[in-house]
Amino acid sequence: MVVENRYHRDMSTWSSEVQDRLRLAGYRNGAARTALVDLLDTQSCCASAADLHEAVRRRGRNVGLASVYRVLDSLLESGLVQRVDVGDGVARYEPVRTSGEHHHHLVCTGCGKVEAFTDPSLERAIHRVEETSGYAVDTHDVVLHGACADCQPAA
Amino acid sequence: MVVENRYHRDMSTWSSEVQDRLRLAGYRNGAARTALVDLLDTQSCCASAADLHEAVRRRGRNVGLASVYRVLDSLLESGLVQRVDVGDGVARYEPVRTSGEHHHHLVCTGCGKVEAFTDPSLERAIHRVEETSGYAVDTHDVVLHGACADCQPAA
DNA sequence: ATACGTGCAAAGTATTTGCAAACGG
DNA sequence: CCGTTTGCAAATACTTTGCACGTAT
Repeated sequence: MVVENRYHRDMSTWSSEVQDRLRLAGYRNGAARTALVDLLDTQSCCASAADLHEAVRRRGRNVGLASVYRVLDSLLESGLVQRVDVGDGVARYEPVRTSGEHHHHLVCTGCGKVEAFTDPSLERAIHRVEETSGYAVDTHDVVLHGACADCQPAA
Repeated sequence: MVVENRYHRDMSTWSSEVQDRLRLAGYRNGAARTALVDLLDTQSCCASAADLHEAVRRRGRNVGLASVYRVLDSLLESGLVQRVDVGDGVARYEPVRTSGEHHHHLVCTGCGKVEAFTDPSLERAIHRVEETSGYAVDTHDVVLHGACADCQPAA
């Protein structure tokens, strides 16, 4: 029942990989970061710092908003999370999973909803650009803006 | 020599199209907007509100920063400019040209430089996604993050 | 003439930083 | 133990809004 209190670490999860990599990089695993990384691992799509702060506190951890930003910063620098900007002036963040799902974003210009989509052929096209860009590209993001089905004027 | 003082309006430019469309939409063409739209038309890639403000003042127009934001807002709502977020918390804007060049962005994680690139095959892949998305997509943006040639560790 | 557009200054939000206390290794 | 991490509060940075005045139509 007390699912949230499990402390055993499953080595196959993103969160455990993150903690290990940061420890090796000389960081210490404090409470705020542990709580936040665990939370991020359950997050399917991008979330703002405020969202994450609220969610982690709802789980009973007394984490400051500043720590959320600081932890996200470290993760960002180590390439473990990715920042996603959908155009509303609020930064969102999501885990970068080396193996596993990789998606992009559709943003509704009407209601502001953010949805994920995947497309292998788009991914291949981006990969080709990355190869010829002269940059050592480590992340990319595609954002499509438009009216979702509910927000489109009835045809 | 005094290239910047030309006032004649070339009907084929983006700036004249914008002024016309906004006038038809019931807006008045005030000084700030005229100055800003003229400036934007010379801009090859995205620029922040502060950049645009500084540039327009350098051209001798006494435009307030608030007006820059207000004008950009109207243009955004009419789909005449596009907002580009490269991940540094500063919103950038660039003209949307119905016919003509359409590009995407490479951002250097080292020096922060923003470069444009174009790729027809990427564009086609995005277009296919747009068709099947269920959204009425009106803009899209691709941002690649990585180290530029100068910022890569020497091989 | 009259409502819309504009500049300036003040306010609002998201994010960052300073600091003393808590804590990991 | 000692230096990193943390929570809180204060500071900053970007963007928005209120208001009086100018100006396009």
